[in-house]
Amino acid sequence: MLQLLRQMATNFDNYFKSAFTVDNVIFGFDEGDLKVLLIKRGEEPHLGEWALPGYFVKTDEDLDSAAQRVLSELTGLSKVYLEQVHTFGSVNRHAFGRVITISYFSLIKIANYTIQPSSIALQTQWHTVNDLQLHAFDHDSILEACLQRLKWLVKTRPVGFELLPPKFTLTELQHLYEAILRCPLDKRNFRKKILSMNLLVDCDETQEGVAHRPAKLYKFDRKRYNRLVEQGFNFELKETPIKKKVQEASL
Amino acid sequence: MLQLLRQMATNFDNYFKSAFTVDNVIFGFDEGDLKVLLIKRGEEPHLGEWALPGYFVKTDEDLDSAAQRVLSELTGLSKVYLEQVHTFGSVNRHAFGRVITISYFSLIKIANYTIQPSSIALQTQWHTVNDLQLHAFDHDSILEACLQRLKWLVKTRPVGFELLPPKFTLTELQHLYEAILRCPLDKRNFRKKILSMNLLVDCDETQEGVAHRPAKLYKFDRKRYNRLVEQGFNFELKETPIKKKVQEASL
DNA sequence: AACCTTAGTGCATTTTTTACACTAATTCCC
DNA sequence: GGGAATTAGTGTAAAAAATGCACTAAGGTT
Repeated sequence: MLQLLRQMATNFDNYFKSAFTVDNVIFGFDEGDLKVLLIKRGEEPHLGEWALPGYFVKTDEDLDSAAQRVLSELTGLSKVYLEQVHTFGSVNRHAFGRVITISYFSLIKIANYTIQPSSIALQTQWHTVNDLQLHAFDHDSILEACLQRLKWLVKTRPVGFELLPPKFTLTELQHLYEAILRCPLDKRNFRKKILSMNLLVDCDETQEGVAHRPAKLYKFDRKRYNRLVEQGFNFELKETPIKKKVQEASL
Repeated sequence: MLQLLRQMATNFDNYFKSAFTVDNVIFGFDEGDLKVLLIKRGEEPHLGEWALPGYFVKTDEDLDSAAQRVLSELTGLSKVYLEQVHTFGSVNRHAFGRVITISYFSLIKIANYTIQPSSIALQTQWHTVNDLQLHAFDHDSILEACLQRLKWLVKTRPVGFELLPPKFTLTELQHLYEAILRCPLDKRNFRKKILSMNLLVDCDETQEGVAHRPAKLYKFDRKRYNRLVEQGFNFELKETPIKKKVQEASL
C-alpha cells in the first residue's frame, strides 16, 4: 500500500520536469509595411539567429505577466494590446528538454518605441513581415499563426488604431488594412464604410510637410466605441478586394 | 568562468520543474440541447468533483496527441473535430505545483459515443451546458472560452454537422444553431441562407416514426465544400435573432 | 373525419454592397 | 507666378443581400 502511494507520487514527479516559455510577435506599422520586432539571440540554442523575443516563464509568474515582461524589457512599453494566440509543444522543439511555448502577439505604435538594451538580445530590429523566414525553433509557425490571428482581429475589432499614431489620415488607415489583409481596397468604399461606423473623430487638423494636398487627421474615439458596443454594435470590416477585370477566355 | 557556466545551467534547471496538462471540452448535441461530457474525478486534487476530462501530457507526447489520447480513452472515438483553444497558467491553479493546462474542444456525435470505462474517472456523464458551473481548477473559465470559440466557429465554418448524425433535418440544424448561439432564428431565412450555400444534399428520404409531417433528410457534402473553398467560398452565417417588436414608450 | 403537430414555402421592402472617375488642394520646379 | 506633379476627397446608380412576415402541406392520432 505504502509502496503503491510512493509509486503514484513518483509517477507524478516525472511530469514535473518540463518548462515553458512565452514568445511574442510584436507587430508595428511603418512606411506602409507591416513589421515585426525580432531579436538576434544572445543565448543558446540558436545563438546569433534572428528569432521572436521570448523567455522562460518564471515559476511564480502568470503567463500573461511573462509575456508582458518580455515585451516591456524589449520596448519599455507597458500599456499595449497583448493577446495569447496559440501554444506550440512538439516534443523536440527545444534542445534543452521539453519546453512548450505560449505565443502572444502585440500591437505597438512604432513611433513610441525606442530600442532598449536587452539581456536576451545581441540586437533588436524591425523586419518587414513580407516573405520573412524564421529558422529558430518553430518560430515560423508561430509568426504564421499570429498573422492569421491579426488578419481576423483587424476585421472584427477596431485594433488597427493600435498600430497608428493617435492622429492619422484615412489613407494611412487604408494602407494599414491593405498591408494586413494583403489585398488592395477601394478608396471610396473603404472611407464610406469606416466613417459610417462613427468611430472616428475629425481633429480639424491637416497633415503638414507633405508635397501634395494635405489630408485631414482623424482619431479613434474609444469611448464612443465602448458605448456603441454596449448597444450591441459589432465592428465588422470585410475583406472585399478590388476585382480585377478578367478577360473571358474564348471557347 | 566554470562557475558562471554552472550557474547558468542551474538557472535553467530551475525552469524545468513544471508540468502541463490538456483539458478537453467535449461538446455534443442531444434533444435540442448543447451538452458537454464531464467526469467525476478519480484522483486528487478535486477528487470526486465534476470536471473537464484532462490529464498530464507525457514527456514524449505532442500536445495535440495528448488531447487526442484523453478523448479516445474517454469516448473510444478518434476521427473527431479537435482544436486547441487557449492555455491557462495562473501560478496557483493546481495544488501539486506549477501546472499549466492547454485546453481543447472537440465536437462529437453523441449517437456514436459509448461510455468507456476510464482510469481517470469515477463516472462519465453528459451535462447540459446551460447554467453549468464547474468548481474544479479554473474549468469554469475554460468552458467559457470554449463556448465562445464554438460560437465563433459555428458562424464561420461548417462544423455544426460534426454534432449531428450524418442525415439530419433542417429543423434539427436550426435548433443546433439556436442552442449554440443562444438566440432564436427565423425559419424561412435560416433555410434560405443555408440552402443557398449549396453544401447540403437532399437524401431523398424522410424522417420516420414522428407523429407529424415527416421532414426531409439532408447530409453535408464535404467534398463540395472543399471544392468551393478552393474557389474562394467563405462560409458565413450571421447571428440575426428574430427581432421582438418593442412597444414604443410614449413621451 | 377532424385535429394536432411540425414541415415547408414567397414576396415585397429595406439595407448593404459594389463598381467606378472626376475635381480639389497643396508643393515643387522652372 | 504658372504649370506640373501628387495625393485628397467625393456621389451615384445598379445589384445583391437581408429582413420581416403567415399561410398551406403532410402525416399521425383519436
